[in-house]
Amino acid sequence: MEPFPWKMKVYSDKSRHLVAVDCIIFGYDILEKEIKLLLFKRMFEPAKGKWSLAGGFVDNNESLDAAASRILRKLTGLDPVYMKQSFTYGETDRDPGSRVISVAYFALIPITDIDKDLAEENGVSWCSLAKLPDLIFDHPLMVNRALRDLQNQVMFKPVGFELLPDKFTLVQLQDLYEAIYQRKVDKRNFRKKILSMGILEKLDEKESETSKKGAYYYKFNEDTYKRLKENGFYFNMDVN
Amino acid sequence: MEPFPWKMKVYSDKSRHLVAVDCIIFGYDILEKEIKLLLFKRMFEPAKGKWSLAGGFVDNNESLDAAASRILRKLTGLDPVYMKQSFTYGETDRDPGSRVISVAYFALIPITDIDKDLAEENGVSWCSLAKLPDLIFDHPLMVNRALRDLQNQVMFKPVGFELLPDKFTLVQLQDLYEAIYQRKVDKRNFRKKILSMGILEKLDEKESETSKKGAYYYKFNEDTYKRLKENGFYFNMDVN
DNA sequence: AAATTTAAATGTAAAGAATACACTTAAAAA
DNA sequence: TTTTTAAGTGTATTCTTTACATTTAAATTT
Repeated sequence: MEPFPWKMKVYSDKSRHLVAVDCIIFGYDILEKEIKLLLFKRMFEPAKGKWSLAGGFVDNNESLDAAASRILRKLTGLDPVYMKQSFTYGETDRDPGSRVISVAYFALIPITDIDKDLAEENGVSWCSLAKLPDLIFDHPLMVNRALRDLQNQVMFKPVGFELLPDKFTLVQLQDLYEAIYQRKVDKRNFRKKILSMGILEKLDEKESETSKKGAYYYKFNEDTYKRLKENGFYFNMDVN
Repeated sequence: MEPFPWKMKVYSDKSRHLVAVDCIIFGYDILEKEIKLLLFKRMFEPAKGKWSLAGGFVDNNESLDAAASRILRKLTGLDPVYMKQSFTYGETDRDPGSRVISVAYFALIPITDIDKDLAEENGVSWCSLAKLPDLIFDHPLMVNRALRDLQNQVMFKPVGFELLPDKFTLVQLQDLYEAIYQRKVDKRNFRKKILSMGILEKLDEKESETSKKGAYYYKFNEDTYKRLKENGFYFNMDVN
């Protein structure tokens, strides 16, 4: 027997909607010191051939988070990345093809991580935030809000590390923050602040590509961070 | 001729979903000094007769914001209130009746504003946050997140005033903050901080119900706030 | 092998913000 | 007139943020 006798009946007169997930995928180009966005060329109408965010429709037996992961995986080959819901866009005319409600997610991945073959096959490419092409629909809105989300996130949570390789120099970390905040920060104050938290581990190894002296590599110590957090510590990189 | 020939066809194989809006409606009880939530008894299956948030389905030609406004209006008789999208809940099994994706909104209204007849007719009542009844589905999750949203909002935006009458005393304002933050704050530091912003206007009138001496009424000066904001001022009530 | 070049690394003083804290005042009621 | 009650007020201390310039390490050049 059907466990919910009213099932299918009770909601039957209500409108049903196409629900999409669009992913604002941020990457950090460590050489060009720029935040980039993973965009791709739409391969179907409407707006076929135009640049858009990575998106797709939510299936019947799939949560929103699962749909976002699936879409990201399909386009980048990546699985467990940093991903958070951003905002849901529901204007009736936002997609000229049909009424589509879209849940935006923002994701952080190191640029090096992306599968090049998959990227090519999907018409995917990294575009620097500074000079984005025209995006379809309300995708520019989505990008703006997600960038704000990102700025808030890196200020109060240690998620910037998701955009860097496992080991990184303090210079690289600062460059990342400057790219996200879109302003310069003071070197000594930045270092004082991040190091005083005690969540970075200095390695016995130097990065020697970009300077003669070489800069020490550090890595983020997640365990230490978790322990501190349990004791009431709050991450804060609101630095000048 | 149909302006979009691919319309209706291109997305035709995609799942369609019921999309709901649930409203976490906060009110402030100035006498009991408590944040309250507007709840109501479901009048249909599933979970008929159980307590739930104010909710409803999104219609075909209606944006999410419009749906949220409509639902609020229907249940409270109120029109232009402070209302913001909170989060979208999309677990496949979150509503046992059917797969429903729900966009949560949180709203702030002064308790006095609500239309009593409408409230009665809809089975609506204010419940203190401290002792909420069991709520259906994932509504407890929604409340938790919305409360966090509210705490963040009042800290960095002058929205607490939405929960108070036009004129209020500093004691009342502080009580409100304490109710939202769920902790005591220092009286002198609180006053110093809020008054130093210069966005409150002292009236020549006292509230004389609650004390012999009487406390001066103030009102929030929105114009001044807007002017200050344009000049780079940031509201901040992160007080001890 | 000495001098030069380049970017990494480092500390301190001053200003501003957050905190802790207790008595006085106004007005009604006794 | 005294008592009661809640409103209103200021300062010193600590902590945080900011501003700012020189030294150091290592490779490259002379």
